Amino acid sequence: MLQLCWVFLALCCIIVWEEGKSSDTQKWSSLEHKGPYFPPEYEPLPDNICFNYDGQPVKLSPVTEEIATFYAKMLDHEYTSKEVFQNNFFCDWREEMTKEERKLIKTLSKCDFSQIHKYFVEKSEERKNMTKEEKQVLKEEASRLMEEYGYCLLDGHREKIGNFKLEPPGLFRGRGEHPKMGKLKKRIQPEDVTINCSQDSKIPAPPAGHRWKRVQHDNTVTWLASWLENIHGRPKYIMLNPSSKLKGEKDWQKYETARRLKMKVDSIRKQYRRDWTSREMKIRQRGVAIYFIDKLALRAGNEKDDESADTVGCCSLRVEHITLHRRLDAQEHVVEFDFLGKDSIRYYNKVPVEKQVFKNLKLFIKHKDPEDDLFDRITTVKLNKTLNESMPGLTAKVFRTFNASTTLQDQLNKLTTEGMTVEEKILSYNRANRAVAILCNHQRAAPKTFERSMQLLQEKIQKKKEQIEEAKKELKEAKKAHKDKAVQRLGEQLKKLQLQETDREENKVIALGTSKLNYLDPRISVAWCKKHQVPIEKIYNKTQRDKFAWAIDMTDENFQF
DNA sequence: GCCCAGACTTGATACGACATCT
DNA sequence: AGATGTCGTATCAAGTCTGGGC
Repeated sequence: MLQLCWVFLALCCIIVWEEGKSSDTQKWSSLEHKGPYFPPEYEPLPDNICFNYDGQPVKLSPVTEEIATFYAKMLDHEYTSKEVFQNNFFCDWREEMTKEERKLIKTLSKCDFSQIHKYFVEKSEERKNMTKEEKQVLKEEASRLMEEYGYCLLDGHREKIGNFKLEPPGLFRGRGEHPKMGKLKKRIQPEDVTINCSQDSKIPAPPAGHRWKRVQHDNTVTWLASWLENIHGRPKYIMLNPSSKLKGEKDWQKYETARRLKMKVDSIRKQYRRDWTSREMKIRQRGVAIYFIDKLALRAGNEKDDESADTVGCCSLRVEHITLHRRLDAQEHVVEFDFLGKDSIRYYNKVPVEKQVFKNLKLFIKHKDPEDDLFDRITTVKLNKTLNESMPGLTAKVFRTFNASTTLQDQLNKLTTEGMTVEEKILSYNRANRAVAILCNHQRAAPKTFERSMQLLQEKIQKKKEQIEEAKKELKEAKKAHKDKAVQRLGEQLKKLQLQETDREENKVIALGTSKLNYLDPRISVAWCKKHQVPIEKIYNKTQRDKFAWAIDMTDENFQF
């Protein structure tokens, strides 16, 4: 039945797609929900917990005190020692103070939050030490909340909401060297929130004594509620969970677009190579940029304002981000990339490129300063317009999806063989996944306990080896069949441990989750599981299976990306 | 063509529950 | 039972891309 649904859906989507944009803009015909859940109000500190200024205890007004607690809670964090963080915090804090408080509290270094800090450390300690029963109560509370606010009714179907809880107030911590770090993220009031639902639905009730900013009935968008966050003034939304039909359809569409690129990519590659020798500089730049996006899976790289961390993507690369090596380590025409990308994650790579690309890059950087744009004649908008002309729906990010999924499929084919055990197959899968994560530069901080846990694993392996030796000796002495079996079993256990060791070592600073969730066509994985008799649960956990339900239902082992 | 707002996807990480070991 | 490690999930920041106004 489910399978039929997806086939039906697929057909509908194709029809819609061929009909053109019109039916594409309507996202639902009915939508009902309870509105967002508001975090609890601030609870003032007990009287014995005091903030001190210049050695003197000061009782703060509730608003001022609340903001003080945000800072106090973060005292252990390295970033409270950063000047930008401190200045932003202190500035915003003072703005919220009463006149008297502002008059008194003039220097952050004279502020002593240590009692407040200690209070919260103890509180979190208490939470950790709760009894099973107390924890159970909290759990039930949470699930009631989930039940009440966590779902909506979309076109008659009960769908899970992704983020039904409003973000609580706190101090903003951007990634990397963010100029706004430490600023106050204000509490969201109902009066800030726009509700989106269908006209004839039960309109969610605002908290008592409050009203919504607005209630609208716009079925061309998918969000249920929105507000402007005060740090950048950008909108934020409450949207559906990835397991929802709406998101699933969109996801499926994304991979279909990537598969259409597969059909087209040869001619696109030919075209951008031709562009490398164009008389027009902007076309050459475009050709090289698309080449980078294709070959290195770089992001498009929109322009950014200076109100955020200085990070770049392809189109926003600056001269200082590349070094050209005519020859490097026995390779010719090597480009060395070194820049901070999304989330201030460093991209470092040395790549041999075609001679013509190398020549062009030399040309692009001629007479420029390090901080000048490498591609000064193009923008992401223009680049995407060109791509769209090559193939409807094609944008820069489709290359990432396409190259990621293609890589997974190729690697799986290469690394899986019939005789493998399930464990070995899973190692192969993880390695294929890893190849993609490396391509997309998905990194993580090495787990804090990595060295230690690695050592522990090695000790276990050593122990297992000794057991095997022991068992073999015994075997020699008493030639018994069951002993033989025991050695064999130990051998299998050893192998399992060794596979685990390899997998973990190779995964030290690589994050597999992002590519699995966002770049790899799940049908590739589903087909692989079916073909090689690997249970799907070994590859996808429950959440992932929910998100990829569409793929699990519609895919057989012969699927080709 | 450019600018900006808005909508939606992609991203690392913090945290807590559960599993496993001592 | 308590310590420790692993995994899943929530969180919320930070990208991409589109469309409308000029």
